[in-house]
Amino acid sequence: MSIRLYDTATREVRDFAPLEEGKAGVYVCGLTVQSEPHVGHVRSAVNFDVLRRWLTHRGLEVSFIRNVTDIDDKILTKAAAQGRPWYNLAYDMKRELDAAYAALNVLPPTYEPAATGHVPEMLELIEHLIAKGHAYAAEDGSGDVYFDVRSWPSYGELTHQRIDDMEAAEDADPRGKRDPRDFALWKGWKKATEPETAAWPSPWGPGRPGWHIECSAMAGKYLGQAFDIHGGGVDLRFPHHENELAQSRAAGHGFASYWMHNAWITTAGEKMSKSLGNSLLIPSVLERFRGIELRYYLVAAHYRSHVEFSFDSLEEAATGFQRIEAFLERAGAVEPGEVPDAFAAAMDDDLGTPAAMAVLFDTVREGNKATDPTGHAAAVRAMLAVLGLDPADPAWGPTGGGDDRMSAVVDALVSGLLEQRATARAEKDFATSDAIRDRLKEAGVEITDTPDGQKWSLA
RNA sequence: GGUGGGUUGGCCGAGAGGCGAGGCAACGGACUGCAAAUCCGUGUACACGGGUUCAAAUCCCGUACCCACCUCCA
Repeated sequence: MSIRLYDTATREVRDFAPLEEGKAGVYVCGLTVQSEPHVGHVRSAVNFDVLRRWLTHRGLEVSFIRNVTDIDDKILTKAAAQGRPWYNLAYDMKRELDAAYAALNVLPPTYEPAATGHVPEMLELIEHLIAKGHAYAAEDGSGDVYFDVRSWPSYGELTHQRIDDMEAAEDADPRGKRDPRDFALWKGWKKATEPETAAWPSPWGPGRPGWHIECSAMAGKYLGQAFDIHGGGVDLRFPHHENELAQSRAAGHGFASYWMHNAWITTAGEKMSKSLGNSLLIPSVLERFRGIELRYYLVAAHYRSHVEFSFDSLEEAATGFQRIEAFLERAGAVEPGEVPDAFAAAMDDDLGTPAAMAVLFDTVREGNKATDPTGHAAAVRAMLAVLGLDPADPAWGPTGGGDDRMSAVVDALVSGLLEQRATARAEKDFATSDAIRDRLKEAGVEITDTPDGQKWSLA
């Protein structure tokens, strides 16, 4: 009956025991807002949205924090290349991201802190680390501050690596680092190349935060020094999460009890960040598929499984989902009921959405057989709701592909033709009957004959 | 060099010692004037080679190939 989750740190599925009974604190690394969101970015958000909804369904009061990194090297570089202020690029991309989340019914987090809004908290943490002997200001006058990995013996514990086995960072010249693996907590302002707006005052001179420190500072601020779950994409395990863990623990914080990482979604066997064109950007995908179909596609695979994206599989998934929708339409308006035990058991087992989906489809089949499908429909809606896939959720916007006035007009026009067709059929004049059906089909209206008479829908 | 993951039927995608997850597609049947939808039925898949076991896709050893991370990354 308890929820079990795979923890990257211990490499095993274990019972989820919250620090505080009945509550769960979850911190998920959001995005660096430097470019338009693609399918891969959104997978992470959807996966953790499902986690959040399931924890909530299980009666936990979830505090869900997802940050936004709105200042970093890439943002500065790209903005400069585009000839616009970095904060304008970051803000624009942030709005694109919000739109993508909304289109996929990703619930807004409890709070979404941005790095630039938490510089004081970061400075405080950095000073604390210096005071404890785990960080130092570079001696080359750059204004950088580094975390001293050699001062923290358990460095590498999250990803089970030993410092001496790691390749040294090649990116940066050693600058003022004591060890090449030391990472930046604070980056001194480079007057020559960086705008003044990208620098904040600090005890070491103007500069900006290093990447990792923001999460330690913000998680601490909103969830406390120790919290339950920290999530993100697999690529973040190292260095990002390893460094967060090191600096937080070195500062004396308990930090996260569980670490969860979602797997990649690739195209043509390649990581999306190296991506090919922009066909996988969310707005572009949404021109071909509805948000609910894309979400279904993402939820149907286990979050820790690598997914090879293709429009063919998305198409296939959409067809499968439409089967569920068609069942609900036939069943009529039903309030969500209880989730079947088998479904709950699947979800409890490290968010086993594939097995949960199997239960969902089994219920649909049973419902299609039943003379009164109400109970099955109620269960189906409950399962869909917890996966964020309930078609009746107002978050998906108006359904039916048009406003009410328009559909009333179409209905009036179509019913006239349907009456003619009914007459033809009654007289066994199937040539006329089929001609009417074909003509409507060309116009995009699909006719089906049911025991209750003819029904029409937009194709 | 270090660390982790993968290879399952035509396709997608679960499972982690015994009983064929589920979806898509295909084929046959029921229903239908014909369709659509729906239901019923049809598949001896687990990279390769050894081994352990009464029993292996699942455990062990070895091999091949693929992927990710090692300080920009969801």
